[in-house]
Formats: sequence, structure tokens, C-alpha cells
Amino acid sequence: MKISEATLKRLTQIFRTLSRMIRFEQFDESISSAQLGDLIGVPSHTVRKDISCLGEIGSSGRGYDVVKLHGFLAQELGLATPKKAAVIGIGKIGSALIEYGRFGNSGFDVVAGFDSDVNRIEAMKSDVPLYPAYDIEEIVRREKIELAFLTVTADGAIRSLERLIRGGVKGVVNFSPLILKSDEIHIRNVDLTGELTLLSAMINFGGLTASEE
Amino acid sequence: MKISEATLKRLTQIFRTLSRMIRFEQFDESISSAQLGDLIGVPSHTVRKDISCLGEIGSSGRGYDVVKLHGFLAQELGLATPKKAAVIGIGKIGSALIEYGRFGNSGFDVVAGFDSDVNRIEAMKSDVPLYPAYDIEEIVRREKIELAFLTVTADGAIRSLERLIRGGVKGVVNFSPLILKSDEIHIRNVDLTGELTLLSAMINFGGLTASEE
DNA sequence: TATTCTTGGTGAAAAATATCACAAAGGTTA
DNA sequence: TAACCTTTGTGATATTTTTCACCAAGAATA
Repeated sequence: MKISEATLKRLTQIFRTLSRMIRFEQFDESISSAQLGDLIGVPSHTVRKDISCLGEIGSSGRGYDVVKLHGFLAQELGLATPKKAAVIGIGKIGSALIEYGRFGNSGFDVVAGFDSDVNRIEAMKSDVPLYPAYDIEEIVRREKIELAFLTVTADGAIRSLERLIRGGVKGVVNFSPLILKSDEIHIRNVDLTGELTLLSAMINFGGLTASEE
Repeated sequence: MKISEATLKRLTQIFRTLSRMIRFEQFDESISSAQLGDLIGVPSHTVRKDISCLGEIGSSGRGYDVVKLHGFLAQELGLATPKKAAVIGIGKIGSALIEYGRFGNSGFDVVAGFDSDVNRIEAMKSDVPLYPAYDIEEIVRREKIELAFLTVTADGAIRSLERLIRGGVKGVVNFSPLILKSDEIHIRNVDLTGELTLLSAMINFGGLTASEE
């Protein structure tokens, strides 16, 4: 079965929503595709089609068993055993991610932080061990780290990326304003301030799409 | 002419790339669609088609005049006169965004910060004025703020969003793990740790798309 | 048990998006 | 000026993604 990136994104959103419901013990035994759709902001048929890509797990007339669906998604998406993750660049964004990353149930676990500024490393206190940037390749390989948040400036982004790839990382979320691409690993570019620029442009175009020239 | 959200996103990426080139004075007089495509990670024909949605601005045999294209995009996308923006929630992410937001050429200008913790407001020093959260509606209306970064926890996200909408905001970038929707304004949901979960799932599926069940 | 209501799964239709291929326009060189 | 590059703009095509419509399965009710 084929799964599009859009579908995979929605499935992980469903997974995280279920994780949160379970963590806070706020859920009924089962949930309908319409309810799930409301939670992630898509119509019910999209939810059904997405889930059915992985198999038949729902129950006609009742919906999806919350705990069962959560476990099913964890299994099928490979999130059952969390992957190790690193944060490169311990600035504000980086240290925020280290804190957030301590929640379980997300499919990953932040186990190391890196920064090129050795003084900053020593000055900071952190739940996870911090290392100088030139140790990225070695530590990533030794600890079998598979994922990384890249929160460095545009200058250092490429060098850090190369180190990560040489260390064997399989996926990177890039927060630098530089748009990175790689044939070897998965990269997701997240431009924080770029989102506001896009929003600004969207407002000028009235609707989401369509406009008079 | 109609513009899809995907096209608009790429056009803002081109705009920001050109802005950076101009700011650092590192550019030739003109640039080809192929070069632009390399920079934002899409093929040249996509770049040409996107730009041509706004009009004919390129020059056969030479490409696009960098300064002219930048100005043209600013004009057409409505980024020529920066919109005012606010940051709701002055934690690590929030204060990082306030810093980043001081760059010009992005189509927006951060002019206010808000937090529900009054002590934190007083303790922080910031380039922009900080206010308590219950003043959101008033200040947003008075200052004619059109955009906002929402960097609060899931608990406070909905209340903050309502205040922003009542104040007349037109677009919000939501960083809380809650997926927000609104019929009245544009909302972009950016789930930072969710990106790693998605990446983790993508790795388990080998390619970007396609896989055997 | 018969009836009615709810809800998932899914093939088919529709819409949106991306890709291609090439004519035409401007630049360059001899 | 003529021949040859380079590169844009775009109609046509192909692909992907979403939406729709409805059947069948299970639950609830009487």
C-alpha cells in the first residue's frame, strides 16, 4: 500500500492527539472519524481513508477504539520504540526543544545537545548531556542517534548537516532560514518567521486560493 | 488569476531568499529560474510557473533581474509595507521570535509581546513593549496589529486566540500542540516536536511515498 | 428477531497540483 | 546581419490528492 506524505502527516497528527488524550486520561472508549476529523481539522472521510491505508481497524457503528487505534498507529508508523534525537544549537529554540522533547509518546527521545560555543555548554544546565559541535559525528554514531533538530544560524547549517549525515542520522528538522535538501536523508524545513511572511501574503490574497490579478 | 497555497508558499520562499541575497549584497544582476529552483529546492519549471502567475517579469535569455523581481514580489504579495505582529507567550520560543522578528524585509514587524505572567513581564528586558495577556484585545485593536505568533501552552491557546480575533487580528501562527482552526482568520499550525514525530514515521516508510503493506 | 440508527471502508468522480515540451524572445558572437 | 545560445512563459498532459456516494457491518431499540 502507498502512503502519501500528506496522509502520513495527518496520521501522525491523529497519533499525537490520541497520545495526549490518553496521557491526560480524557477519552471515551471509542471515537468516530468525525470526532477525529474535528480534532485535526479535516473532514471525516479523509480520516477514514487515511486510517484505512494502514488496515481495517475501525468498527462499523461504533468507531475506533481509542487505545487500540493508538497502539495500531504506533506500530504501523514505527513510533512504538522511540528513536533517539539530538538538538544542534542550544539557543532559545534549541533549549525549548530539549524541554519539550522530554515528553514520551512522541516517537522520539532527545538524548544529546550540541553547540559550537564551548562556554555556553558549560554555563548551561540541562537534563540531557551537552557536547561541543565538533563531536557531533562521533557521538551521533556511537549513540545511534537517528533524528536531529537543527537550530543554528544560516552560516553553520550546512556544516552541521554534513556532520549529522556522516554520523548516520536519518532525518533532520531544519529551523535555519536556509532551505536544505539532501538525497541521503529526510529533511523538513521549518521557517518560523517565514510562516508569518506567508500568512502576511495570504491575507493580501483574501482567500486561501483564488484572486483577481 | 488564481494562486494556490503551494504556489504562494514557494513565492514567499523566493522573496525571502532574494531579501537575504540583497541584504548581504551577494547577488548578480540577474538570476535564472534554475538557480532560484536550486535555492528553494524545486525544479525550474515550477519557479517559472509560479512567478508567471503574478505576471511577466522575467527576460528571455537572461532570467530575472534580482532587485526588480524582489520589488515585484513585495508589491504583488503585499509585503512592501510590513504588517504589525504580536507575540503571545514570552517563553523561550516567544522571546526567540521577538529577536528574529527585528529583521526587516520579512513583511512583518513585531511591535508587542504578551504574557499571562505579570512577574515574567517585569523581569524581562525586551526591544519591544510587553503587556499582560488580558490587554491583548485592547492593544491589538489600538495598534492595528494584524498578525500573531501564538507560543502558549495548550491550555491557554484557545482563550488567547479568541482575544486576538476579537482584537481584529487577521492571521496567527500557532505553536501550541493543539491544532486550531478558524473560519474568520488564517491560522497556520506549526507543531515543532510533531515535525520529529512525522520524520520518525517517514523514516519507517523508507521513501517519501510508497511502501509495501 | 425485526427494525432502525450509526459509522467504517472503498471504488469512482472531481479537483488540485506538478510536469513536460516547445515556441518565441532576447542576448551573444562572428 | 545571421547563426547560435540561453531562458522565459504556457498550453497540454500526467499525476496526485481530495471529495463524494453508498454499501455493508455492527449496535441499539422494541
